[in-house]
Amino acid sequence: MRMTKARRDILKIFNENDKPLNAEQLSKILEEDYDLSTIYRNLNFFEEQAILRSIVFSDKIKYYFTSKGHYHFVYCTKCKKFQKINKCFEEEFKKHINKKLDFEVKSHTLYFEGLCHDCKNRRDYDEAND
Amino acid sequence: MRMTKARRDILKIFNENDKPLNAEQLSKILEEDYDLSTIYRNLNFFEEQAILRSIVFSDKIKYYFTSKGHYHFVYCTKCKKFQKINKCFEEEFKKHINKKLDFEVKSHTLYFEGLCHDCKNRRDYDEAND
DNA sequence: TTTGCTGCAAATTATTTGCATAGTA
DNA sequence: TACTATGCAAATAATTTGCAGCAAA
Repeated sequence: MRMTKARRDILKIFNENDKPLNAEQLSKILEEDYDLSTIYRNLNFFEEQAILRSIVFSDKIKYYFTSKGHYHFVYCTKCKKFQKINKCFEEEFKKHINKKLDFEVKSHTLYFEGLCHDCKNRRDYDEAND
Repeated sequence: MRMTKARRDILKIFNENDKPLNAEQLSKILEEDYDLSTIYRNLNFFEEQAILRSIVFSDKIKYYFTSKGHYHFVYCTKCKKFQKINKCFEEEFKKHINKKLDFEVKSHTLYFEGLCHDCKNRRDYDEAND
């Protein structure tokens, strides 16, 4: 891993920011100092290195955030802003969100990504052939 | 709402299938009887009518499923298949997933979509101007 | 010096849209 | 018949990629 100015600048922003950001937003914060392709490449790189994590909401844009801590958010479909949640169970969540954040929940989704039974067992074979 | 052959065929598939499907998959199941734009238009239509719900995973493709029941899934990032989950709390979920489904969880995400405090209070204004 | 990173331009791909025609009520 | 849905082709937009030059180690 080569620590370039672009990478330093990008990491700095994520460390100062606890809300998910997409490539476009990052580019603006960086005052367009870097080409978008550079930003995309670095975001991918950081995700591979598990330094950043990403999430895709219904707008189909990839948002990145640091891998430390929780991956639970409320996302406003109108202004596209996030708020972090620190509580951990669904029912509590809902109360917390409705009352403490004054956020009107329209829908919620929980998903787990990983490898299913079949892919898990075929892993070595697949990785050698991907 | 005009009940066309395309709409009937699409709904039939979703009613027989409890796993999320994307436009491409649907098109194949329908043996390419309909143009993709027709399928996309109808999926949007059904979602507006709250007959279908959708979810976007890390592959950025929109998957649709019937609005009845739970919106909790495990999603295999390799084969892109889903399995439904019926349990309702996170910790229980994890055990359930790991043991009962033999699914190796790599990451999980929970999110609530809706309107934040600001947008909620500005709702009338915004809706009139969108 | 060497290899990996960046900028630029072009490609990719899921989805959307305009328009003329066909189909439903 | 009146209006909506469909097919086709072209447009859109986030992201990726090839390539040549530049910058970390």
